[in-house]
Amino acid sequence: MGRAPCCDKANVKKGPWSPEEDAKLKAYIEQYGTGGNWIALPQKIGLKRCGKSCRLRWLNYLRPNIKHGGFSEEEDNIICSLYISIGSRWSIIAAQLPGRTDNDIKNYWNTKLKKKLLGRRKQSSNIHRLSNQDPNDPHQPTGSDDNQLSQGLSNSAMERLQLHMQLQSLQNPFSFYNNPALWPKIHPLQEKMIQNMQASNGNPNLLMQPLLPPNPQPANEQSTVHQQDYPEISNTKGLEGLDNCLDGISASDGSVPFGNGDNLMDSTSTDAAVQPGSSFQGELDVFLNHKSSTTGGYPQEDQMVNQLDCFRDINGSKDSSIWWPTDFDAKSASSNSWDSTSVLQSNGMFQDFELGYPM
DNA sequence: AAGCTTTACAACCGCGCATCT
DNA sequence: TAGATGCGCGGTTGTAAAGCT
Repeated sequence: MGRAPCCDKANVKKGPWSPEEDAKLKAYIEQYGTGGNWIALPQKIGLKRCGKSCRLRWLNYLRPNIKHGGFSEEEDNIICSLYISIGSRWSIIAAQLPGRTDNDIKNYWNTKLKKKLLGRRKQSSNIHRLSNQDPNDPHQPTGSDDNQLSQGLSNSAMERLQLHMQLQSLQNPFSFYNNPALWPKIHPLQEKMIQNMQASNGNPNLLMQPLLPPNPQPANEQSTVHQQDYPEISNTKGLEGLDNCLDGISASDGSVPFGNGDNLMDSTSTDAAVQPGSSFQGELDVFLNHKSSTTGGYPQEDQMVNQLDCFRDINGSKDSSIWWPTDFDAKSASSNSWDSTSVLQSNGMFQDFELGYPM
């Protein structure tokens, strides 16, 4: 079953494009355009390529005015701030960076920026942990409830959470993470998972701990999860709420990654997406350029990385996208990658965003 | 110098959504 | 209105180059 392939796979060439193919495709599109039908395009040109492949090649490589590599510090900042705020919506991020493609940004993030921000230790510790996994080891996770809970947690959400917390905890003692009054209500499933993590880890200074608001319930009720109270959250999707939680943090903790929503809404250029001189800009600078003023580094990092490891997806579950306002037309944003008008301002995105996730 | 590992980037794949018929 | 088709997106994979031992 499944969907029919978009082209005849057997008669379609795959792999790197030759200069001749590039020339054919570029010449045709420059002369005739795409004709609004990528699937038919390769046949018209005489290319043994899938239409989708042609489209990708054109959009990511052959299209005029494309910049490759050499991301500026400002671009780094924009990418980071947008990623923290909206996650892996690469097309939207790309729309804020003229000349950049979503694929380029995605690659840049995965290979450089992420490591730059989160540190390299995470990856190595992950590899170490995986390489040491013994399926017969009873002390290692199996198919427990905790794992099932963890399965719903996205890497994207965790990265965003981690990045945001790092930024917040750096220099601002009054930031969200140090102010319980600002903490959002957390879903009991999430709380239970975090408690389990704390219990298994034995470390009260768990990364996630700041997310836990003081629980007013009697002790004997704290671990009781009433699924019916949260009908929208299934077992497998329970942790998507963390995405919402994180987005709520980004949107309304008073120290929004963009400085504040108004800055963005009022911005008329991509430069305004990250206000130079803003506190967030400064925080980003610290991370991007290692300008740590007093600590000379990030002593929390190793601990945070270790703590995060127990969150890592076991089954490669995908990031949820439920946080995004459903009426936001992401496609219309992404399809205009070359429009310098900020998609964020034109769609009132952050207004919707804030309205959708009150605290 | 050889072999191995890591990095960077291009390309592919599957799926959701919008549009068309 | 339902099915078919195409587009666009995000995740993942493949591979050449660079770096390391």
